[in-house]
Amino acid sequence: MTARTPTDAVRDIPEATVARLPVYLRALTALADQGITTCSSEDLATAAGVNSAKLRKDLSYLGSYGTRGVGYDVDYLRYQIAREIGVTQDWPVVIVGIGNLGHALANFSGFRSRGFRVVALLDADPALHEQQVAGIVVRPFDDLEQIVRENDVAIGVISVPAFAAQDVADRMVAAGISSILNFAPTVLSVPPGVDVRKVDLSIELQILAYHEQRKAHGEPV
Amino acid sequence: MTARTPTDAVRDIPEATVARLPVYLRALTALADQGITTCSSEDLATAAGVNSAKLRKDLSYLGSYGTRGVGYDVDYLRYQIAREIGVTQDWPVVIVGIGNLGHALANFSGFRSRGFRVVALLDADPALHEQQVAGIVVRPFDDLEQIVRENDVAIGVISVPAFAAQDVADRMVAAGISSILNFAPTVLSVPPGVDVRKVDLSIELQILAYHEQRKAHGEPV
DNA sequence: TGCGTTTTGTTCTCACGTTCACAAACTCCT
DNA sequence: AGGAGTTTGTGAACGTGAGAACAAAACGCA
Repeated sequence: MTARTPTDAVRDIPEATVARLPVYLRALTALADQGITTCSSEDLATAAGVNSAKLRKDLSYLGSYGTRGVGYDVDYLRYQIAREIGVTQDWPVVIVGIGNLGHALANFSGFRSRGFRVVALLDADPALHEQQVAGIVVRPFDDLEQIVRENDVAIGVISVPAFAAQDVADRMVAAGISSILNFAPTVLSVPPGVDVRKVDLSIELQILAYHEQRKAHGEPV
Repeated sequence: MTARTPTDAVRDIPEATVARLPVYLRALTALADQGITTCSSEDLATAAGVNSAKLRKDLSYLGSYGTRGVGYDVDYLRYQIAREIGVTQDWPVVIVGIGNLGHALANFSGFRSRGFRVVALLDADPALHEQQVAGIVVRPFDDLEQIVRENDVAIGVISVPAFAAQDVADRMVAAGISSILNFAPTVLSVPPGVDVRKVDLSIELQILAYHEQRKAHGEPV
């Protein structure tokens, strides 16, 4: 991931910072909703649940958008972060696998409000086709290629059972999708250049269980 | 309870390792299902999607459960990891907020099979009470304290809208819950000693969007 | 038994991430 | 205008994590 144009100084933002930018974005939106127009790094850090030094360092990777002695303009900073993340326009998204979880995802209002637009719901089960979920008609999985082509879809969401996930991922990649959010509890293998992020409920619970066990077993509070 | 015996030298396992142990556990289960009884660190690392040096280092924090020149006994290692995580018995879990996502969580079979048992579904909306979801009757949120007490619940799942999440968390903590898995898109503040992990769909998508934008903008593949 | 092969467990080094601490830069007040 | 008070942006120190590399330990075979 090197070799850029000389003019485009491509600050490469650390991955840990990238993962926090959406949190800052949401915190800024919350502040704006409260009518707050200016905030200090301390205020924003509190709202985002991080420490203020980290926040300032994170923001410094984007540029110098604050004013010393004053703080940050909420709307301006919000726009700058949104631009950096790339959510100033909507990204088209397809969801494959309309089971319980797929239903929930399709109905999730946060997509629309945060820069994403569900352009299609796909499922291999013919019993679901023509049904409406969240106001969108479920279509056959085989329509994937066409939908990706017509809507220029780059991001796919997988909410199928584990055994089917790799096949779906392969088809997505072949169709031109290059970012995948995977809810299936399995390791996906994809070619280089394709990003996969996974969300795994039982892993999160197991991590909690580990710490819980330690609490119970270790010192008595 | 008791302090640890001097021999039990309280290995504190790095957080990064803890987060991977469940992945290894699942990979081992997959291998066992294929009838494989022994595997090398290379095999397991491939199945888990990590590099073998990292895997061996992770396992070394637990103890020395492999055999040089041979590899790991799948069942034995699986048991050791399960024991370390604390999922050799079931953890009782309550889910609060039975909307679309709560439905999906209640029906998620991975809970049961990975060391967790949903003991109650709670919702503040009376319209849902007495309804069955995934074979469990939805009960009023006010039953929380009683349920936690009677079932010795330590882990709670929050799948309510963002505006209600902090209240639910406060009530959970007051009831004695000390680990929370939060699906609401908001920062929870909890007293020290309480663990919170969050799962946030739009944040994951925004991280993908950031990288996607870079791909499109940077080199032409 | 002893040698060669395999594979683990661990050490060492480097990269990444977090936090501290402070100079620079801005506002406000006299 | 100048000094006091704020708050940002960043350099430097520290801690954690990742990967390469290798010694130690097991096995198999002559």
